[in-house]
Amino acid sequence: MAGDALGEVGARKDHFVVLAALGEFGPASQAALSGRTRICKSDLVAVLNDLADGGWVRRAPDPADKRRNVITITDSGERRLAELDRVLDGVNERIVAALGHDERTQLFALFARINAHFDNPPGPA
Amino acid sequence: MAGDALGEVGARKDHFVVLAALGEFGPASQAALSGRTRICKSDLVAVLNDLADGGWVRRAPDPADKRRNVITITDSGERRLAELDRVLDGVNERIVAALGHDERTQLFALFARINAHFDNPPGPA
DNA sequence: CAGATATCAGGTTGACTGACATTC
DNA sequence: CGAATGTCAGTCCACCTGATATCT
Repeated sequence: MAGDALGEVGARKDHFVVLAALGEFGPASQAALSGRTRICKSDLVAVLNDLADGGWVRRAPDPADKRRNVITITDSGERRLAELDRVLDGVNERIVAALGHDERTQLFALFARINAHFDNPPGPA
Repeated sequence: MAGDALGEVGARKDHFVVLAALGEFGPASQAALSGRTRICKSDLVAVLNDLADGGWVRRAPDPADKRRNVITITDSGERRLAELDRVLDGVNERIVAALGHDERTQLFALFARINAHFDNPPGPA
């Protein structure tokens, strides 16, 4: 569903995830990005190839550590991120279309509770 | 997530779907099963091979129409279905573990509203 | 004949694993 | 040396498509 909508503008889920991580936390090595996004480093290579081809990120060797690349979001990438954000907002709107404002608030609050329970380990074991 | 839990007992998502459809609606041809489960007929062949190998369904030629097979769930299949049901209940429990009884009821009610809005076409277009 | 049925072969995507050369 | 980094190759599942032989 969300994947389809992103596909219509030539993007994939991981493109959004990576751009969002770069927008929020700033430049990073591929290994750091892999940790932040939970995209495995092998797949990240292909995603960054796509994003670099589109001009949405810059991949530069790290002068301080020749093993690393430094990935930076470009201005064009910021605009792309905003575009994908709009697309996903549209999908979200279609999903919760049946619900009123208060119900949407309820739903997201329940999701937040569930999510926190997974991020935190109060006892999912 | 649910797929992982089923995988641990050697099952796949479609195994459960097919067994559940047979348990609820009774024996059916493969074409009918394909319609009920929304599993395309090509994939259904492989799924039924698995289920027949496990002794969970019986595949018998339909005497009334030689093109058809009649798929029937076996006693062993009923037990397998109950097992997979327990596995999925466990997954569900882990997901909503953060929520109390009333909140779970709320959540499922909201899901039902959203779902009905997609089954019905009051205006998803 | 047209249409339905079951089967087989293939193709695509997303998520993962392992091997590898380079650098620290 | 061991460890980390980025790259490449290949596996597996879910989902989909098309071709084909058989039968109504």
